[in-house]
Amino acid sequence: MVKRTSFEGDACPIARSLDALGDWWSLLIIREALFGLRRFGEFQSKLGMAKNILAARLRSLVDRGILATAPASDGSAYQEYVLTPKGRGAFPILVALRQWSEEFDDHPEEIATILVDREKGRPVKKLEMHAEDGRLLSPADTTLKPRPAPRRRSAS
Amino acid sequence: MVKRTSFEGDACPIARSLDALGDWWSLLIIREALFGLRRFGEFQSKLGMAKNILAARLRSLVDRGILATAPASDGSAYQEYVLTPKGRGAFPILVALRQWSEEFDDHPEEIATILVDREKGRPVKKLEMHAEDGRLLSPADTTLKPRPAPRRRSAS
DNA sequence: CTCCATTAGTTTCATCATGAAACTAGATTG
DNA sequence: CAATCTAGTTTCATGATGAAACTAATGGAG
Repeated sequence: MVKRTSFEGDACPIARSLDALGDWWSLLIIREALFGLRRFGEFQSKLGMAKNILAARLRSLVDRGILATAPASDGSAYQEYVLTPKGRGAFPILVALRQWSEEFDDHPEEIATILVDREKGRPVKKLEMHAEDGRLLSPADTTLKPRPAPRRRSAS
Repeated sequence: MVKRTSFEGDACPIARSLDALGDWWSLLIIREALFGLRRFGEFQSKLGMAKNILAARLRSLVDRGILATAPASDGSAYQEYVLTPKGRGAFPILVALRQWSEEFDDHPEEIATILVDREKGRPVKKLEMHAEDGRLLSPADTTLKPRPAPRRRSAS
C-alpha cells in the first residue's frame, strides 16, 4: 500500500477538497463544464487529454457528486455530463486560481482571457472576505477555531 | 516524453495556477506556512509526508517564488522557508477550497476547524465577487473576454 | 437495411511520480 | 569530541499518467 496518499479522512477541509479536486485535470474539467461543455468528446478535444484519464476523472467526479450523467439533451442516445450544484459551487475556487495567476504570474501577457462583469464588461474585483456583520476581512483578521460540537436537540 | 503534462505555456490562467499549485501537497504546505510553520522538520512532521517529496515541493515552490529561503530566525545555522507575497496571495484559494468543503462535503461533521473573524469569533461569510462599481456578482453575471492587447506608450 | 464514420470509451504498455526506508553530511548538544 | 538532531539525498517498489491501439454501440448516407 504505497498508494498516493488520500486526504479523504483528514479533518482539514482544505485537504478534503483537494482529495476531490486536487489533481491536474478535475478543476479544468469543471472549468469547461461551467463553460458549457457536456460531452465526452468535447472535453477530450478541448482539453487535449488522454481518453483513459478523462474517463477516469469523469467517473471520479460523478462518484463524488460533482458531475451527473444526463440522458442527452439533443435527442441522441449518448449521455452527457452536467454539473451538479456541488460542481457549480466550485466556481469561487476557479476564480481564486484565476485571480492569483492574474496578480502574480511571471508572464501575465500570456494570459488570454479576463473575467468581466457581463453588464459593464469591466474586470471583476478581487474576491472579498467579509465578516458576518459585513466588515471586509484581510487574512490577518481571521483565525481558525475548533468546530463547535454539534448540539443534539436543544442547548444544554 | 510521456511526462505529466505541464500547463506552463497554457493561455488559461487557471491552468497556469494549477501548474504551480495543482499537485497534492503544495497548497497544504502553503496552508501550514500561513499558519506559521517555517522549518523542514515542522512541515514534515505536521503533514506526515515523505521527506523526498517534501524536499522536491519546497524546491519547486522556492523556484516559483512562492516560498523563499531565509537564514534562520532563531540564530541557528539552518534555513527557513517563508512565504513571499506571491505565496501569501494564495490565501483566497485556500479559503475557497475550505468553503467548498464546508458547504458540500458529504461528512461535514468530520471537519475540525472553522475560519472565523478574529474580532468577533464568528464564521466568515462566503467569498464574494463584486463588479468594479461594487455590485455583488453571481457566476451568471460574469463572462470571459479576450485580454486586451497591451498598448505601448499611449492609446492609438 | 447496409455500410461506414463517429462517439465513447477500454486495454495495453512504456514512462513518470510518489512514497517508504535507508543512508549521509553538517549542525548542535552534552 | 562523541552522540544526536536536522535536513536533506538515494534507492527501490509501486501507483498514476499518457499515447496508441483496439472495441462496442450509435448515427448517418444511400
